[in-house]
Parts: sequence; structure tokens; C-alpha cells
Amino acid sequence: MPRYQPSRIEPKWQAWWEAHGTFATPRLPTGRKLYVLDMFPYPSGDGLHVGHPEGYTATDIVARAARMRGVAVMHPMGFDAFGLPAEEHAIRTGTPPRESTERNIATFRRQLKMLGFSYDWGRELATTDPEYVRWTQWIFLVLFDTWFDSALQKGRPIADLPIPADVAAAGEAAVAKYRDAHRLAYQSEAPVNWCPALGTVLANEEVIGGVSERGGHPVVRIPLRQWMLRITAYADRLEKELDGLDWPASIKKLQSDWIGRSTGAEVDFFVVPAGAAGGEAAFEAWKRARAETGFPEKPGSDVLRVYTTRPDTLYGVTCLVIAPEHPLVDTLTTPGQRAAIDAYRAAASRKSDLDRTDLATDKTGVFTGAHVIHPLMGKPVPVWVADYVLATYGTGAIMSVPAHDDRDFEFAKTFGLDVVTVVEPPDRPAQPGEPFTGDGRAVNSGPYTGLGTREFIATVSADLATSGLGRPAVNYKLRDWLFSRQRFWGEPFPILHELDAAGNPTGLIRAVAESELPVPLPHLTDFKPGDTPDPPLSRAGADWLVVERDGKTYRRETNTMPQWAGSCWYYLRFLDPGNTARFVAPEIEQAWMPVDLYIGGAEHAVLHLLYSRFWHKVLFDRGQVSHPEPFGRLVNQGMILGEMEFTGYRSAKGGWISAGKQAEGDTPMKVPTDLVEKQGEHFVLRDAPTIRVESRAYKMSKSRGNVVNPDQVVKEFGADALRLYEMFMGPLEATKPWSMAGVSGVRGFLDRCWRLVVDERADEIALAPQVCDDPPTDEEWREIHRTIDKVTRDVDALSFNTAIARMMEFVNFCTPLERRPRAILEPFVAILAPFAPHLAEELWEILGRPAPVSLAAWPAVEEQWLVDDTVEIPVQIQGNGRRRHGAPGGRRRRPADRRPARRQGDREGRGRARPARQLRGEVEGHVGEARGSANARGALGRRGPRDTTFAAPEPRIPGCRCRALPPAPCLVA
RNA sequence: GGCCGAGUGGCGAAACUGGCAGACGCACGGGACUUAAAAUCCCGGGGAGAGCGAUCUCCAUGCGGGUUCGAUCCCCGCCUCGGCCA
Repeated sequence: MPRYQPSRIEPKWQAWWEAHGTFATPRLPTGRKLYVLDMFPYPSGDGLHVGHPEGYTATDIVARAARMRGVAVMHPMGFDAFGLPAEEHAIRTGTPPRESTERNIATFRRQLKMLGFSYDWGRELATTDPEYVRWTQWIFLVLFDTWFDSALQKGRPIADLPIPADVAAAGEAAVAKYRDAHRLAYQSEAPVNWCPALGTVLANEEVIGGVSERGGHPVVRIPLRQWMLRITAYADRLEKELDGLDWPASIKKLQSDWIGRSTGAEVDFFVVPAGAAGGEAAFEAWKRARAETGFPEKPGSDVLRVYTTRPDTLYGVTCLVIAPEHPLVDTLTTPGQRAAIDAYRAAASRKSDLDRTDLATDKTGVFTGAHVIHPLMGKPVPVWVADYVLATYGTGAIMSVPAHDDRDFEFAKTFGLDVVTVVEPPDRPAQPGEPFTGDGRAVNSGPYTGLGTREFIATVSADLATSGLGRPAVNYKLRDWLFSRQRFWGEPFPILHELDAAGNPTGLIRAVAESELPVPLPHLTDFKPGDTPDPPLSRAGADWLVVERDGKTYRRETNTMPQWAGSCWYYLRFLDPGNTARFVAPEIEQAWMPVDLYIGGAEHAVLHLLYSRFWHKVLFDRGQVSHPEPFGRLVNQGMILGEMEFTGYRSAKGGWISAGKQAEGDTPMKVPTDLVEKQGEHFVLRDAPTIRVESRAYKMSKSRGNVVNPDQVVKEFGADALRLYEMFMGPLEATKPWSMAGVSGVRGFLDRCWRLVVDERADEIALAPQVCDDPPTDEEWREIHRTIDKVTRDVDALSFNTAIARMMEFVNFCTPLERRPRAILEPFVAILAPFAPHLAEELWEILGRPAPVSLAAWPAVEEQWLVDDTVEIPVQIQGNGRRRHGAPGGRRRRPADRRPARRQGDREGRGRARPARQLRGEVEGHVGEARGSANARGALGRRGPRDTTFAAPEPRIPGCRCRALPPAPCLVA
């Protein structure tokens, strides 16, 4: 009874591949190469989710098909294993993170192997491996050793940084600090999102609505010493170099928007000195000085510098607004306002950036009591503090132009400030009640009145620059990357802080020597975060914490790197995972990079991909890698939802409530599928058709109980069925609901494949009696070659669902055959192999071919079989399909094959049509004498035929990719 | 609120560059095999109508317009759902 038993053949072939090193990749490719990469998983405690194998199967099919086509394929897998959950687990249970991480990796590895992916497991890595950490730290030191030369737009060694004479004169320590301030990895005292409950600082994107994304704990903003990476220096290149990438346009746009380049101007407003008698004279003196000295690089305390994208609205400024964290808040605040300002700043510190900038929230703010002088108008402008201005964007201060900015308008409305219109819309008069933010024509703008917005911006920017009052400026939404975490389970920074004799930091830092890497994590027994932002590593013993170098005492950096660090460069380490001398050998890197196909979830569209690109560019600038971009073609797989569910609503009083009419107290209930039917647009209860129910698939979640476990699916249907189903569900990039019935459907296909080759009724494994050595008929040749052709093209296009459909058609064609020639079965098994590799290996063996089919040659398409003897030509009348008639196939069908295609009963619009004949190309069409078809005739380039036949401009024969047909002339009856 | 994507049979979907709408699969119905069931194999399924019939007609790709000989596909406006960002 040799039925198809995945549980027998799948482990068998997995063991065979492993024993034979089938998928071991050579150190260097010979001939064409393909680097096919999955976004490696975070090995959570829950094991693999069915979402993981979707992308993994897609890449596996591409990798396997390419191997069979003689391409050298790099297809590795590893684990992104640092991260919060392991540490939280450690806090709860006392299990060291390394232990639980290794356990989780073991589960993931087992599950991945169970699915038969053709990874070269010899290249497996985890970001937590000490040898991997070593090179992550090493790359950090490259960043630390690099400054950005904005003239060359390039990262360069810190030793090449020009030191200004005054700094050099101030001594060695000053030079060191100057260098430190210019490194791509630098320390900064920055307002950060401190979450006391989690005991860590969070990135802005980890704070949602004022609470932490994980756990929903409150977050406050406090200043803290942090490591930052100067990603903003690369903002222009990160944006521009997206151009050459084969990425979805939507992802490029997301990255570009995230970088958020804007152009505008910086403008200085003069701060009237305290005890302001003669403010006007001081202002005039300042202006004269500025005309001499020009616009200073850094604003002094005598000015408030604002950044604006709309310098053309300078004459509409009615106040200046500065961030609560702005350094000049204290000096500007008048004694009378101090209490109010202090209270406001305290309140603002408890809000996240998101809460502060949301357009929908009410604007808050406090007047500082101070005024500054408008640089062009010379009039005093009040200065307010408001938290919708962020200290980290631009200069931390804005000029408020209520008439032409939505948020400024809201602010002015709230506090009764003036609204001065200085731009008129081009097509209508200004509306006083609402801000106009578009381009228009300047009014009330002194000498600039009458200019268009663009012209105004150019002129005023130039004027400001000449007079030293402002300068054109570029700004980015992108912020420098907050790179440190106050956690245990991450890479330690390879940085030492110098201590003085009293044990206090001197502010001088030094890198750990390359030869001393990796800096290991210390042994800790208590992983709990503290009440203060002191990282867990600060509680390590002195043996770890304190080191002596060159007679000086140092304390180790106790922050750790964020989870992003390891995933920034893993694709490089896969190429050369065992290298102890370098992070990757240059000749290997040159041979395999860039990644040719990178598949993963869209949730990494911005951060991971942007961070990786940034690191890669730094490595590129420093000559460590050979390409400026790491990932050539990027594809996002869609999300897999749970099974479709019907939800009805039970009234609190009992009885059903129609969906859409339910109220607060009504409880949603899952309704079994067989109690539901469709009526018109909606699903209703079969027994109560007036009651609508919702029909929807939900995201898989433990709480909803709709999570599908891959182990279970493999147990029940087999790994090949799981792989095939995930590819058959629909387009790779689409969101699609799971269906267990669908899995069993593709399992049925695999069963039919099996029976095509194997005699199920024999006692031992034996070929089905229909399998024969006969030469295939023409029809059979056509069938297999069309299948090969379609599958080959679909794999290239990642259109796996249609490739599988075509293979199903092939099996449906073969199943009824009394005699099944090996000459068509064998190529079929070969093209099936990337999709259902275990079954294909088994069938290949049963057919008596030498294993493995995984490395067999991909069958070649013989074009002659793609052409039909006869084709059916559809007939259209007035553009509507009517019928079809046969014509000889081949590259040319002659117009001589004419026969009336029009029949009795055809109705042709309002006109009369004569019998028409036209037989080249794809469609035969008839246009009746229809009023209003004059256009058509015009388009067809002839005058007034009463009956026209035409052909599609570029004819194709259905089912054939032959495109050699010449354009068909239009024939006129 | 902004951006992106999607709406096609009972369900997942297909239709490549504007040319036969619904390939393939699920579910369903019918038949063969069987004592029976399962399994398997074969056949049929968008809707409505006409005809004894092979057939024919009309309506159908979220809604409303437009362009075109011809629109699931292109354009404009709307509705619904999803994702991301704010």
C-alpha cells in the first residue's frame, strides 16, 4: 500500500540532503551567482508562525530553481536573537537570556529544517554568538572612527578630520573632544523617552500615544547621556540612492518620507538685551554687525534662530514659538512668567512627541514675556513656549504664521494672537477664517509684495544671506539614531570611559582595541531594570566594569546596542561566517554582493532597511564593502490572516442584532459557517435572514485563538503541502486568509502527483503501470513544454500561485492517460521540485533517476511546442465577445483563410453590418455602422467604411508567447 | 487627517501591454466503482431568460460618470475594507 506519506519521505530526504551536503554553497561562485535572502527571524518562544514560511518558501523556490538552472546560489538562514522578550522572560523567571534564546533557536531551527528549505546550514548564525558580536562591535568602532565630510558627502577616518587652530591650541583633551563631537557614533545628552516600568529608554516609534508600545506603560521625557549614530549625515544619499533599487515604489516612498527632506531657510531674530532701554539702537547695531560678519554657523545667545520652509511668509509672523526644551527658555522668560513657564515645561516632559504634534489635539503654550525683533520689519515679536514645537526638529524654534500654517493657526486661535494674511491664493480671494497653506502671491510683504511664492522664497533667501540675517537651509524629519539601550540582552559597546583618581569620569573616552573584541556580556544573576536609567550592566562586578589600560583606569560603557544593530549587517556575515580575521573577506564580499532578492515583511520597510543601508554606506565609504547599496530587489510578502470568521451580535436582552446595528452592550459571537448564507451584498443567518453577520478574517493572535501552528499542519498534511499551500493562496504580496480546506486541496494535488508515477495498489513501491517509455504524442509534448514555459516564467515573476495552477492542469491532463510517457513525467517532476522538494525527490528516485532532483538540470522549453495547430479566434461585434472560430496556428495565419464570421441573428448596434472577414491577429472585430463611430474610423485611419474589421495592434495567439506576428492591417469589407 | 494597497462566483483566486471575464483550487451537485462507506476516477456549476435541441439573447468585475470599436485593466468623483504614518 505505498500511498503518499509525507511523514516518511520528508525526513528521509532532509537527512539525505544533509548527509550529502546538497545545499552547501561554495566559498566563491563560479559563473552566475544569486544571493537570495530572507529577513531572518527573531526566535520567539512561540516557535514559527505560518507567516514565516510564506516568504521563506518563496525564496526557497527561487533558490532551488536557480540552482537547477546552473546558478551558484547563496541562500542562508540565521537568527536575530538579541531583544527584549528574552530579557523580560529572564526578569520573570530568572532564566539567563542566553539559555532561553538558545532553546528558542533550537525550536526554530527544527521547524525550519522540517519544512525542507534549502539553506546552507553551515552558514547559520545568531546575532548573539560571541563571534558575531565581536564584528558588530567592530563595525561600531568603524562608525566611531568615522566623520562625515559634507563637502565630499563621504565618511572618512577621524584621523583625517581637520582640527581648527583654536582647538588644536587648546590641547590634546580639546582635540579629543572635538573629534568625539564629529564622529558618526557620538554621545549626546538628549531628551529621551524614559519608561520607568520597563526600565529603559524607548525610541520614538516604540512610544504609542504616550505609553510604551510593549506593555502600555507611561513614558516620560528626561535628558540622558546616549549614544547616537549620525544617520542624518547620510540623509541625502539614503534618499537619492533609492533611485537605482528594484524595490516596490511604496517602500521607496515610505523611506523617502521618513527621511523627510525639506528646504527652507534659517532666520535669526534679535533678542533685545535685558534691561532693554534702547532696544532699537541695539537692533540696528546688530544688523550692521551682521552685514559685516555674515550669518554665524552657530547662533549666539543674542538671537533666536528659527527654521522655516516658508520664508516667504516672514511678513506674516505674529509670534515666535520655541520648544519647552529650547536652551534659551530660561534667559528669555521674564520673572513674571517664570512660574507658568516652569509648570508648563514640567507638564510637557510627560508627553511624547506624538501627543505633542498631533494636529487634532488642542494647542497649549505659555507666553515667555519676552519679545524679539523681526529682522526685516524691525518690530517686536512675542516669544511663546509651546510643546507642538520639538527641540529636535530644525532649530527648536519656529516663526508662527497663523494665516498660512494649520498648526500655527490653531495656536493663534487658542490664544487670540494676530492673524496676518501675506499670501493670496492664485484663484480666489483669501478666506479670513482658515489658513491658506498653498503657493500663491505675496501681499502685505513690504518690497516683496506681488511676488509668487517660489520666486519670493528664492529672493528673500538670497537677501537674508547677503545681510547676514539668514541662510537657505535643508532640514530632515529623520533624526539621528538613538543607538543605546539601558538593557542587558544586547551587544555591549566597545568603549571605555576614563576615570580620574577619585573614580569620576573625565569625559574622555577610548575605543576597546580591536584585538580585545568581543567585549563579552558580564555574568549577572539579577536582570531587573532599576528605578533609575542606570543600565543593568552598571551592576556588573568590578572585574567586568573596571579596566586598566596604559596606566589609566576606565569604566566600561554600560549601555547596550539596540536589536537593530545585529540585523544591520548579517547579510554580510553569511558570506563568510567562519572568518576570524575579518567580518567578511573582501573577495567573497565582492563576488556575492549585493543581495539579489530580499524578501520579508513590510513592517521593516523603514527602520531595518534604512539602518542597514546606512551602515552599508559607511562601510562602503571606508572601503570595507564594494557596493553602495546592500539589497537589489526587495519584495514584501503579505500578511497571512486567520481563517474567515462570521461574527453575529447577541443583544444584551437576548436575541440577535443585525451587524452594524449593534450597541455597546451587545456581545459579538462567532457563528458557524453552516448557519450563514449570502443574501445580496451581505451574509445573514440562515434561520433569520433579517440578521446580518460580519464576515472577515482577522490577524492571527493568541487572544483570538486563530493561530495556525506549522507543526500541526506538517503533521496532518506534510511540509510539501504547507509550502505549496502558502504559495497557492494568492499573490505573494497580498494579505490573505488561511484556509485549512485549502491546505487539504493542495495535499490532494500532491496525492495526484504521487499516483501519476506510483502504483498505489502494489505491495511495494512500484511505478504505475501507465508509466511507459513511449515517445509522447504531439499533444503531450505541447502540454509539458507549455507547463515548463509557464512555470519558468512564473518563478522569475514570483507568481507562484499561477505556476502551481499550471502544474495542476498538467496533472489533470496526465491522470486520464492510459500511457504516461516518462519523457513528459520526468521534466514535470523536475519543475515540481522547487515547490514540493521532498515529493519530487521521492518520485525522481522511483522513476529511477539519480538523486538528487534538487540539483538536476532545469528542463529546457522547446519553442516549437508552444504553437498550436489551430487557434481559436474570438469574434467581437461592437467590442462584445460573440463566438470564436478556428484558424490554422503557426506564426502567420493568412488573410486568405476567409470565411464569413457573421451569422444570422447577430445584432450590431444600431447599424447594419455586412459579413466581415478578418483572420490575422488575435481578435476579429466587427463594427457596425454606428452613429458615433466616426472616431473609431478615424482612429483606424480610413474614411467612412460602413463595416470595419480590425485586429489588436500587437496580436498574440492565446496560450502562446509567440510574438512574431506582424501587425495586422485592417481589412475593410 | 495623510500616504499606500485592495474590492471579480458560496470562498481563495486567474485574466501578462486595453481584446473570449472567472484558469486553477476549495466547497457544492451529479455519475462510475463498492454490499456499503471512505478513497479514487469522470462530469457539471456567475445570474436571468428563449428554444426539443447543438445553440441564442440579456445582465454581470464595489457605486456613478468619462475615454475607446472594445474597459476587471486607463481617467474623474464617490463608497467600503485593510496596512502604514501622523
